[in-house]
Amino acid sequence: MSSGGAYDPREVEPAIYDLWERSGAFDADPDPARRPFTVMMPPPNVTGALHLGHAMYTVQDLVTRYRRMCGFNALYLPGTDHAGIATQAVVERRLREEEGLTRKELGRDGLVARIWQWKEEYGARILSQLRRIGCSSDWRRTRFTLDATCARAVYHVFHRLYRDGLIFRGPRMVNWDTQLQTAVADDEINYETVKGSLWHIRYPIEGRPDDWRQPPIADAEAPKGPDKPAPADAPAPDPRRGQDYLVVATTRPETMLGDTAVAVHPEDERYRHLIGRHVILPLMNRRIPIIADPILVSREFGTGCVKVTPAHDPNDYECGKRHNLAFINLLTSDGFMNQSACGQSDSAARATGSSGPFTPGEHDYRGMPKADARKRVVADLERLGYLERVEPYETQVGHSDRSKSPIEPMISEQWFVRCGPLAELAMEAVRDGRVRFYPSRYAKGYLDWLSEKRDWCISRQLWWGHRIPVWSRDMALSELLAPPVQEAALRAFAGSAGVIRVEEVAGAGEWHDVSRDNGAGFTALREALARGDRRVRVSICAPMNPTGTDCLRDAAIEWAEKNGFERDPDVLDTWFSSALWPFSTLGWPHVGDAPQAGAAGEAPPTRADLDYFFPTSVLCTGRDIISLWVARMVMLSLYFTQRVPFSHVYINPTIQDGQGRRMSKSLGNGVDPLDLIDLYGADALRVTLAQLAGETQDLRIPVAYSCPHCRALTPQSSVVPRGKFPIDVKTAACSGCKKRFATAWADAATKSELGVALDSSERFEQGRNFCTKLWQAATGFVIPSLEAAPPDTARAAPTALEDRWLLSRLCACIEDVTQRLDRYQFSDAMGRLYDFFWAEFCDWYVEFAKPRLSTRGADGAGTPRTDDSAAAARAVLAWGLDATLRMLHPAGPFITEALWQKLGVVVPKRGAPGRPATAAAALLVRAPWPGSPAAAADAGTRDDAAEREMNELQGVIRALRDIRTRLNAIRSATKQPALRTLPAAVIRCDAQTAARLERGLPHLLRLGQTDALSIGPDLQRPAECFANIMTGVEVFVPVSGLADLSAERARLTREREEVAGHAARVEGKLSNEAFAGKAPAAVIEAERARLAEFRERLAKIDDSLRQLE
RNA sequence: GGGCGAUUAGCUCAGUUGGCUAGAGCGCCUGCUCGACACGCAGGAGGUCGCAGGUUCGAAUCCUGCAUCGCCCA
Repeated sequence: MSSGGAYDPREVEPAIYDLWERSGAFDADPDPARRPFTVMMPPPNVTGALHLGHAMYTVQDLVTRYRRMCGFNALYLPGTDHAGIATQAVVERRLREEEGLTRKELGRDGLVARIWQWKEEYGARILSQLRRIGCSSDWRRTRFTLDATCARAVYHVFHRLYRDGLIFRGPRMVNWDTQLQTAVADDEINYETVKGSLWHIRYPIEGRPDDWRQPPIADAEAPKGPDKPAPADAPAPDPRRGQDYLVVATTRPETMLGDTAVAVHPEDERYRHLIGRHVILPLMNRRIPIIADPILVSREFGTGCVKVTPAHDPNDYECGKRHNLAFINLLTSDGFMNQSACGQSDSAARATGSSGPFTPGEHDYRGMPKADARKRVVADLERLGYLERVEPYETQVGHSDRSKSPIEPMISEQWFVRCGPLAELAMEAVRDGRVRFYPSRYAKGYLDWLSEKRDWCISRQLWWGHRIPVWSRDMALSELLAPPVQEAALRAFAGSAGVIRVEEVAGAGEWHDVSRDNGAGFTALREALARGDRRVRVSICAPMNPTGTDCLRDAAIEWAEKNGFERDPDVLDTWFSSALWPFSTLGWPHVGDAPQAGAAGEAPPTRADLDYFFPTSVLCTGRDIISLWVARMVMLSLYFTQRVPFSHVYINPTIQDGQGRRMSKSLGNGVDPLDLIDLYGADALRVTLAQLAGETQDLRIPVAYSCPHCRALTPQSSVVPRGKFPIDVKTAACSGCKKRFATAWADAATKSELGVALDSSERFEQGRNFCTKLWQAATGFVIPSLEAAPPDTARAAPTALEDRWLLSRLCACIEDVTQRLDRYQFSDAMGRLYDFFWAEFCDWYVEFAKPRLSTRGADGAGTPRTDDSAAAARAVLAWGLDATLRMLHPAGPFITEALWQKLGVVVPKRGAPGRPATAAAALLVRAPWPGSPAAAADAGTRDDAAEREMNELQGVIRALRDIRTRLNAIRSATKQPALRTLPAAVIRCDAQTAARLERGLPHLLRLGQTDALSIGPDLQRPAECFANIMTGVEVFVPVSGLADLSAERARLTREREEVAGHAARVEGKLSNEAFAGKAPAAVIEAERARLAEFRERLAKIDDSLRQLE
């Protein structure tokens, strides 16, 4: 029998993937004769390459491959996401660092072109990574969220939502990144503790004297720790405080220029009498009210007075809305003080009729960077006696995750989708089960989030993305309604679904869609004009131009551009395009002409594709984007297609490093899946992940460096201090060979000098070991055995106990694995398959089969046997391997396909033992799943009698092995040579058991490694022996002259105690009247049987112990 | 602050509707280069199931509280 040689994934994987692609095995096209199964790949973003956090794509592929084998026409549609802000930020940073260029210098088109270059590079790299991990995607259908096909859907949806009044524009407090000049999401902000100051500023109360103004009290000597703010009332309160002036404390003094109120708590006795009066804002000479606000103000904190800057603080913003305050924006979009940062002179202020005390002079901060303005404001306040004191203060300052610059809270105009009606649809779909979550607990978060029905901010101040398809222009209402303009507009829009929306500039947010009903909306405006002219903003949004790739080049837009309308500069939130992914990728909405074929000449998706493959079957994704993505897909899909986008949502575990942190490249704990594939092979990666993917929500995978010199693993945690962040250690010493190596963070010179360690984790050894075992068993034993004499399955009746047993266990395995895959319980399915193949097939069946397959000559060479027993064993081996390969294929596609090809050469026609063989599928990727409709007979049936009998036999074999090991341990301790086999053993059991064991005698002798056995009910226990006492069967091995008995005595005594303990506990239970009265009869019966077994064993152990005395 | 989840062997995790003498892989210990496989074979040690109460004949499992950790949403 020839050895199979080691499994080398690097040799096998590329050839196998090529075989699949050439045969079109992944291509899916509509076929009415077959049921579709569709998985849309969650598009990885093109910001960077994939890391292990994305490795759960292997689980999606597992699902797809499983269903494909079950007979479905399975489509796994691949693609990538443009990831607006992340990608633009990365490219901008690189431009700045490598070429010293800013986006302004490059211009919008120039920057977008550079980002496309980046996208081409990383998009291609991601797709090649997906191929390496074995994704069985239909690459012809690869989509990108910014490509023409997706763009058509985006513009169509935008226009429809706009027309339906579900998209609007309005002000909102955002986190403004002054460097990137865009709003960033809350989760894109990192808070850092910054040492700053708390400035206490006095605001004079209107109509009261201001002779209290004085220089501030120096704070340097104040006896307090740097961490703790001073008590609120230190220094001793000035009696005029709260009478002639209020004191507010702030960490951002420059924002006082935008204050429009001072708030106190309504029940605060110190200030209650001031509510409704006014203060005169220093420097600005603005009269602002003192208001009562229990939400904003905490009486205990600080002075109990809070300055309110509604345009530059989220809490103040809410307060401003509650009290109808003015919103004064102080900043330009790039972080400079704007025209509002200029106070009026006190004489001008007096002229408005308000009563002082006023600040002399005019204070102008316009055009200053914010930091300079702060210094000037503080200096001016101090000089003019408004600054009471300054204390050191630590504060949390938000920094943009993208640009690392400080975040400014700011009001800006943004676009929103009104989600209320959409959310209702999406909630209903989950409540009534049309969409089901696996694990089901994730449905709660989804429903909770949707129930808030918050408006979705869809605008981003970026250049990389789908640009908002709205053109706007401000004009006087009278101008719009002048006959020439109005008529021209109506003409331009006649017959189109274009929308003309008119809203008052700085109005309350109401609008009129005047183009609807052939211009009937103009009537309402004319009535409004009758009450007085005003400035309005006119916006138009036209329907998608079906042939365009950008959109909307039609008469309405031409008219608009000729008439001074400008397109909104913002782009849409990336999730807006992602939300359409399940259907935009299939070419929806299919209005008008078909889009052009892509660059590679592939056919664009047709309406038939959509009708067949949509709705999709299952979405596999991470829990962090259930609200950002999953919920929005359901909303928009229901609104636009009236169907749910998918029936199942499988939420995969989040992969973390050994310390429980999410894996990410920027943290330095991201592992490139290609490193793991290089070290262990793609199947090992996939099998391991499948083994780990249960219903748990997190998966810890401790990261290690694989030494480039000796391959030993050095845990990252042994090299990087705990909590170090990010992990950027450049070199480390190998824990094995002690040589130094470079990590991915090292520079090129260091890398080439020391050699680069691949990122790894010992977790993947489990998967690799399983692959090796499979390869070894198949190529080293099963296939060579079959080569010797190919089996004739129809002739090979499985009558031997081990044949019947193995086929029964296979049947159980198929049932369990199938059921668990259907429920997305990958871990359980893999565990079941692992146990079947390794423990049952290899450890037991193969060992049972060996003597049946060949005769050993005197020279040690084997001669193949060809009798019926050998034929049956070969049939079972072939079938067991065949079924294992099919069941393992979704998780480990490469190795199983490679073995399938090898098996096919030797046994091209296969079938269950005892049944006629048929030609096996040419490619495993398309082979039928065992027990699926196309292979229903493959499942076989259970054989309980065989399983019981085999358990008994295995028990005795284990007992013999156990005794042999114990014996040899003692012999080894006393320097005696180990015994290869036991010379003799006695098995005492009842007559029926004895008869069964007699039938298995050859197995008992061989696998029990025993030379002679006597079996029967009336046998005597040998005088000096080791025993293994089971229920119903006693195994004795005479050891006189072989080993000392004292250890055996001690062991038996320990065992006696253990069994006696169990027996006592069960006795106690049974004698408890409450148990006897209330427990179900079956449970009581089982306990009685257990007790009987324990007592029987106890008696036999006692018997043995007596004889050992 | 609200929600979801976790806490079980040295490590990483299983443990379905309560019936358990609590399992697996890795690691550890002992023996084995005996006919594919040392990435292996055979055997073994190792756990007060986070803590405190409660429900129950019976709790790792259900309930309450507490502690610690993670994530999501404010």
